[in-house]
Amino acid sequence: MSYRIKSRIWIESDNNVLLGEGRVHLLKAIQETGSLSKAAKSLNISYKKAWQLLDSVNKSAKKPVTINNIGGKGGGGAELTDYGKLLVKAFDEINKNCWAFLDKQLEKIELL
Amino acid sequence: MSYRIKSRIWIESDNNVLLGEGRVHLLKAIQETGSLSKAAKSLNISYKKAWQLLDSVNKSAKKPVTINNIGGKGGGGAELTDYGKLLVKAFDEINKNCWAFLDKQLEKIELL
DNA sequence: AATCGCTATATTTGCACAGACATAACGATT
DNA sequence: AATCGTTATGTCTGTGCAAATATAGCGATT
Repeated sequence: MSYRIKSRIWIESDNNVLLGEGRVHLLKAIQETGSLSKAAKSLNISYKKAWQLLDSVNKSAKKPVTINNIGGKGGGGAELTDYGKLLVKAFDEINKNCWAFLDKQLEKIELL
Repeated sequence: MSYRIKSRIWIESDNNVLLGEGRVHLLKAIQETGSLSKAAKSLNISYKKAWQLLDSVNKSAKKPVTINNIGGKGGGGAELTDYGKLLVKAFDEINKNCWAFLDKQLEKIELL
């Protein structure tokens, strides 16, 4: 029949969004490039948008997700904390599990 | 800790959205009021938006989801087909299951 | 102290999308 | 054939949000 169930999940903390797919993409890009500006370029989003997202992430999280260095050698940079890495990993895992779960639920529709 | 996982699911058919939360709300309102225009009013959305949504639903579905009567006694009206009612019920069920599933997954984050 | 590339933030500009508005078409009822 | 309350569409407007632009601040390195 070819119906498909799609989903989008996100984690909130006090009604603020902590993590969603876009934010996770950004965090991964920071991990790969070592800087927020390079991460923004690699995702084709403006630096400003990337900064706003990251700022929101760090303000919503219980512990810091990234460490941002201003100035200094190379001008600075950003990197994930251990907590940030764990959060990203957990989000990916939960997201995949959710997809698998919903695929199973499809049969309830296909036999209508 | 009080992180929460939220989700939004929708059903697609050939890359077209068939059902999401908003569309299901609209279908339920049609079922209750017997007309698209009354349903739109009860949801505080414009008639046009409601019509576009419903049109998209019926174009995406494999079988008709509503029967729309133009003209005639009372000017016409709209009502759900049996297939439409089943779809709405299945969507609600899957959505609830998804919430429950994600609540269970929360523990993976809480112990970080 | 001058440079560099980054983070941090305000201000302005543009555009997509939602909403308001207008109108046609329809068919049972009178 | 006139009326009525719908469904069915097109058009126009404006506004909120995203993107572009501009600029300040930072600190290691030279």
